Parts: sequence; C-alpha cells; structure tokens
Amino acid sequence: MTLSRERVVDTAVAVLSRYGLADLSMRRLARELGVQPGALYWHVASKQELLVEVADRLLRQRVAAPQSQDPAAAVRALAVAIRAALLRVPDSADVVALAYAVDPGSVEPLRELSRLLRRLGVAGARLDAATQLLVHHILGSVTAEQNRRQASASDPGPVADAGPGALAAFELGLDVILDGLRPPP
Amino acid sequence: MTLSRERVVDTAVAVLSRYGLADLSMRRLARELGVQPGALYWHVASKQELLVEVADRLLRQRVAAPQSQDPAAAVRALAVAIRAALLRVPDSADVVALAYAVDPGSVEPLRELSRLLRRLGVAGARLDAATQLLVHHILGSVTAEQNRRQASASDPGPVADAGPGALAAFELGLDVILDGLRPPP
DNA sequence: ACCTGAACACCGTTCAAGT
DNA sequence: ACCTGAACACCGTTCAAGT
Repeated sequence: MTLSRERVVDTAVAVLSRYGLADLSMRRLARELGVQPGALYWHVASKQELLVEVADRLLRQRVAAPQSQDPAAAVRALAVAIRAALLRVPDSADVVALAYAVDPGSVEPLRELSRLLRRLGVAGARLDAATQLLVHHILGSVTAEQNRRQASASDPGPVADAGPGALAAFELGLDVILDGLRPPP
Repeated sequence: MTLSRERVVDTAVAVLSRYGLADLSMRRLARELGVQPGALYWHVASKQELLVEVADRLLRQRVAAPQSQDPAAAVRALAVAIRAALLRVPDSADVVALAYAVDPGSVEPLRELSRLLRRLGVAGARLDAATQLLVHHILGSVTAEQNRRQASASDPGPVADAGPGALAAFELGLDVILDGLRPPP
C-alpha cells in the first residue's frame, strides 16, 4: 500500500483517537505507517499543516445538526452537535483551536454558526463578536471536560463521568449568549 | 546565587516573556540558570507543576481592577484587566488554560469573577455556567489575538496590530453575556 | 541538602543518495 | 516521483554518585 497524503491524515486521526495528542508525533506516525519519518514530509509540509487537516476531518465527521425553523434553536443544535463530535476524540479541542488559530476561515462549522446568527438578526461587529464568543464557549467547554476526563482516568476517584453536568452547564452558557443576543439595542 | 523554587519560577516567567512558550524548556531554563537540567527537579516536581506556578504569577501581576459600585461594571473591568495583563506576555493564555485545566480552583481571578457574578444576582448552576463562559471568552480572546500577532510577525503584512478591533469585539462579547444574565427567568 | 554527570527514550525537520 | 539513511539540534525525566 503506497503512502499518500490521505493515508497520512487518516492515520493521524486514528492515532489521535486511540492514544491522544501526546502520542501523535511524526515519528510515531511513520512507525505506524511502516515508513521512515522523512517520508512523511513528501506528502505534508509540516506537523502544523497536518494538524490543520486533522481538525478539518474531525469537524466534518460530526453528526448532521438537526434542521430547525427557529434560528435560535438551530444555533443551539449546531453548537451541541459540534461539542458532542469533539468530545469523542481526545484532545480534539486543542487540535481545532490550533487550526482555528492558524487559519480561522478554514474551520467550516464556524462559518455555519455565523450564517445562523445572521438569520437571528445579528449583524456587523456584533456578528463577529457573537461568533467568536460561541466558538470560545464550545472549545473551552470541550477542553475543560476532556482534561477532567484524563485527570480522573489516572485518579482512583469515582468512575462516573461529569458528562451530564457539563452538558447542562454548556447549555446554560448557550442560553445566556442567545438571551443576550435577543434585543439588538 | 543559590538555586531556589522562586528563582526557577522567576526565570521561567522571564524566558516566557522574552522568547515565548516554545523556548520555555527545562533544559533552556537550566542553561539560563547556569545549572544542570536535573537540578531543577529538586525544586520543582515537573514542567507541568512549574507552568501552573507561572500561570499564577501572570495573573497576580495584573493591574488592580478599578473598584466599582455597579457589579456589572465591575465584571467588565475585571475581565478587561485580566485580558490586558495576559496580552503582555506571549502564550500566556495557553499557560493559564493549562493551569486552569489541571486545577481550576488554583486560578484566583476566576473565583473573583464568580464572586462578582453572585453580586449580580446570578446563583446556582447558572453561576458556574456563567463563570465558565466568561473564562472561556477571556482565554479564547487572548489566544486568538496572540496567535494573530505572531502570525503577522513573520508576515510581510501591515505592521498595525488588530488590537483596537479585537478589544471592541471582546467588549461586545462581554455585553452579550451581561445582557443575557440580566433577567433570571 | 543540593547538585553534577550521564544516561534513557524520545522529538521535528532536512537532505544527499538511492530506486 | 517517492522513499531511505543518517544526521542535526533538540526534548522531559531519572538517578547513582559526589559535595
């Protein structure tokens, strides 16, 4: 099986999913692919570029957000769907945050959030600010929960995850944002 | 001059401030202190523990937030002050986010934000959610701006920073949150 | 008590040389 | 065109041995 950019990215997603970001090194990836480390650089410019590609995959793999007539409900549904998709892959929020830092426009669901907010009647500088606020809330929430998980994984504490409480807190935060957006003063 | 935990942390803050997180390695720190890398581990358990200490320093060094009677104005002022303090040190938001991930209670200004929100009449699960939302907004905003800066630093683009626009967006986001918190339904 | 010396098991990236 | 071999300049952490 020949090497290809696709196979490199696929394997990167697989390693991330199974072992986390700490184990996602170029050398580890090469080993997994049965190839010398230098070979990867024929298909990918750098580790950073690879991670941007990985982030893209993670966000596209998400469950289709249920369509809704009410734009506020649509924003809620999309935000919750993105959060749920990222929670499945360890350290995914870090990877997406890096991609968003390198190139904010490359993250498609961000632009989708922006479109939905415009339908809510938000516009101009307020639209940009609200989009950023939502993205920070999503990524922050996922990062916090994933860190909690791997903290309790090495801990002898209770096995029950803080999942439901974290989702409730996330949704309360969403409501605060959506309420704050309602009357454009 | 003998080595001490304090001197290690001080030097870590200095290296971070001048060269950024990528250059803040235990080995670099040891070189800067004129000592062997292993010596650091007598004063500090690990790099992670050191970074938590560094984050604490960064947040304590902030300008005292102007006191205000109006609790909403106080939240605004504190959030803006924390943001300004972090913007001065490269990659500071990443370091604080890590500390917040390892031990959320260790970050003092977080608890201060929580206290101010309670004075605003926010309570219960809503208080936790609002605090987290604010923290995510602050750290997300600083991360985004610091990444923009180091992107434009290697770029031949315009020298003018996106500072004023970013501050305005940050404050608009704050307003959305504070408006959303006003009527506890 | 505190530090050195030296090792262990790793990194990302480059690049001549091979096929 | 695509990959190997080998190197360059690094990492965090541990630990016997010295003082």
